[in-house]
Parts: sequence; structure tokens; C-alpha cells
Amino acid sequence: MIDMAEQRSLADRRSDATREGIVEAAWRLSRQEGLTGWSLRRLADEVGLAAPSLYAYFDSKHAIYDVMFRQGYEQLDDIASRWGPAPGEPHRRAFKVAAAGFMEFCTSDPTRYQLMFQRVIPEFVPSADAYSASVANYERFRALLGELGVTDDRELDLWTAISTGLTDQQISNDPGGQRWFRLLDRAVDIFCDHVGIPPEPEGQR
Amino acid sequence: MIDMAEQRSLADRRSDATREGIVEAAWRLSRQEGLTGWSLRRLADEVGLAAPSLYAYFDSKHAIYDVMFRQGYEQLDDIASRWGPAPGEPHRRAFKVAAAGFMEFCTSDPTRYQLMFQRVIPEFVPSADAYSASVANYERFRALLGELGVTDDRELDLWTAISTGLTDQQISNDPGGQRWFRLLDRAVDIFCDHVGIPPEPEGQR
DNA sequence: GTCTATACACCGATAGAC
DNA sequence: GTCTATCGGTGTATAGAC
Repeated sequence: MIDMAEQRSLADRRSDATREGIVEAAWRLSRQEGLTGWSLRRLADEVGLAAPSLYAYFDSKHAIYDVMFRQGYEQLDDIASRWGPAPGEPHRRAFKVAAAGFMEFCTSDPTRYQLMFQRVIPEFVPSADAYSASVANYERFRALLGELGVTDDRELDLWTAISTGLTDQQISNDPGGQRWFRLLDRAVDIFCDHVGIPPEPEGQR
Repeated sequence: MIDMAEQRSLADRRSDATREGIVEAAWRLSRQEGLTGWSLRRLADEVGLAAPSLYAYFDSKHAIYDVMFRQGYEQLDDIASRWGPAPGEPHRRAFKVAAAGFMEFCTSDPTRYQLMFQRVIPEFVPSADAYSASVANYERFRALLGELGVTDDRELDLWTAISTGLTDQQISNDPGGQRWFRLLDRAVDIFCDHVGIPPEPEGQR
């Protein structure tokens, strides 16, 4: 079967490119000026359009945030798909890799983190479509921890809290630093001891 | 020495009352419509003034947020002053009381929590005066945990992350519920085991 | 001194010509 | 699809009545 994208007209593909350019500019402005620190007029300037022309591509400013929200979860899903215990790898080792990967993903782009995990934009609620991307991600996360030996939902909730707590402190109180990131392995060890995931063998540590 | 407040004129005290009324209305609106969900015109309506009259009491909208920010930390300091081990009370017991008190303080007023602990208002930075209230509170918190047996700064950082992580999840994902609140005692136990604060005697538990 | 009235520059969003 | 013009908002600020 031919890829649907191949059948799209030149005009359609040009329109898609413009749409993408708008979203890219929105990311750029959000990282520079903060998620709510730019206006549609400023965004339009950035892509060489008049402000009302943006409404040919998006119904509202929130609709732009919505695409960004979904993109964030798609990016997380991309890297999360590479987590999980390799054959013979101790589960606690895999746990640490995944935990560090998640924290690195979050702290490497605080703006994206704010959009995905905090409610920093007044009245912005993800669309059903975008929200389902976040739910899918949570299900993947739940499956991963299940594979590593976390079967109790309460333990899952506890790790969620610890993991996002460390991330939040890192971003809020030591941006660009390592203060809370350095505590991650210790946190994983404490948690794994609690839920009964065995320690890594000394030799492999 | 006579209390300075006693020497204030009637006009001054009326002015203070108006000021207080404005801040109270700001809290009310913030809880109803969100921290950034109201305008100065709306606030003025609420207290029966014209919008520009607010500038007789506050230099800007941020100045109102600043007073609210400081009040939040004063309220936290009030209840935190009652935490600490009673004579003969096991440290782990006192730890749980303080941890639950903090979490209850935060979750009981999510708007206040947002203002105090998150950066949800664009470009709002607490004044030096208000900021010092938050620093004083952190120092009290550090002293309390020191009294309970947490001497390492990294352990302090770790508990900060766990505590705010649970609180954040509770507010964001189960507002009004108990889902993460119920995990608090377990988290305290895990943490206390890790730092060597002895378990509560069975009889007192 | 405290108020009303008004102006400014900006915001997200819309109408309608081309 | 893109534009100009405009709408009803916003935070902010000042002039001037009383």
C-alpha cells in the first residue's frame, strides 16, 4: 500500500511545512521567553506571517500548545522504548538506567517538562488526542516497572512521586546542576530494597 | 513599650483594613478562578473600588501576589512551630506527624501551594522581604530534621524531593483524594530505615 | 488623600476584502 | 491563505474632581 503522505498535494505539503515551522518557532520562543512569555503576534513575526494568518493553521493559541504537548510525549515514548532489562541484566541496573533516562529527558528541557507535567498555562487542558498520548506513556511506564518487579500499584505511585519529586527539585532549585540528580541512584536503591528487587552483583556495579 | 499599632490613626487603621480586604478578596478569587484567572478590575469590583484605586494600596498586581506569598509562609511557620519531638516521643513518630502536617497544609489549599512552591505566575519573583520568609521556613525545616536525626544535607535534599513529590502528585492527579497521602507513612518508614532513625516501638505504634 | 475618568500599549481572536 | 482593521479584554499609569 502506498503511504498516504505520498498522495498529498504540493499545497498540502507546503501547508504542513508551515504548520511545522510555526510549532518549531513556538518551541524556540517558549525556551527563550518561557511557555507563556510570547504572543501570537511575536510568533507570527518569527515565521514571517501576520498574526491572524496563524488562525489558518491553528484554532487558537491553546491548539499550538496542544501539539507541543503531544510532541513531548511522542519524544518521551521514543526514548522510553529503549528502556527495559537487556538479557541477563540485573533488574536494578535496568531500573537505574530508566530512571536516569527519564530524569535526563525532563531536566534537559525544563520548558517541555513544564508543559508536559505541570499545569503552568492557565486554562490549558490537553485535547483527548493529546491526553491519550500521555496515558499511553503512563501505561508503558507501568509495564516497564512491572517487568522490573514492581507489581503493586501503590509502589508504582510511590516511585512516581519520588522520581518526579527529584526531577522537580532539580529543575526548580538547581537548574543546570546535578544536586538532586546525584541522589537518584541512592533513591533507586532504597526503593528497590523496599520492594524486593535484588541488589546488583558487586562485580557488575 | 506601647504597641506601635495602638498609636496608629483611625485613617491608618481603615487603610490597613482595606488593604487586608483586598488581599482576602485576591485569595478568594485565586481559589475560585485560579491564581492568574482574575484581573485587577475584577478584584476591584469584589471589594467595591474602582480598579485604579487599588494602586493606592499596592504598587502592582505582583505586589498583591507578594503579600499572599509571604502570608503563605507565615501560615506554614505557624503550624510548623508546633512540630518536633515531644519529650519521650520516638523521633520517627514525630517525623510522621510533621510530614503529614506539611502535606495536609499543602493539599488543603492547592492555590496557596502553587503560589508558594511553584512558578506559575509569569515574571513574578518574590521580593527580598517575602523571599526571606521562605528561607526562614526552610531553615526551620532543616533544624527540625536535624533534631530528628537527619544530619546529612543530601538526606535532607532527598526527603525534600520525596515529600514534595508525594504532595505534587496528590494535588495534580488526585485532588481532594488520599491516593498519595496514604503512601506517606510508608515513605517515612523507608526513609527513616535508610538514615537510621529507629523504628517506633511496637506498643506505641 | 482617595476617588472617577481616561489613555496607553498590549493581548487573543474575528470579520471581511482580495 | 493572507492581509488590514478592529473588537473586547488586560495590566499599568496619570490627570483632575472633590
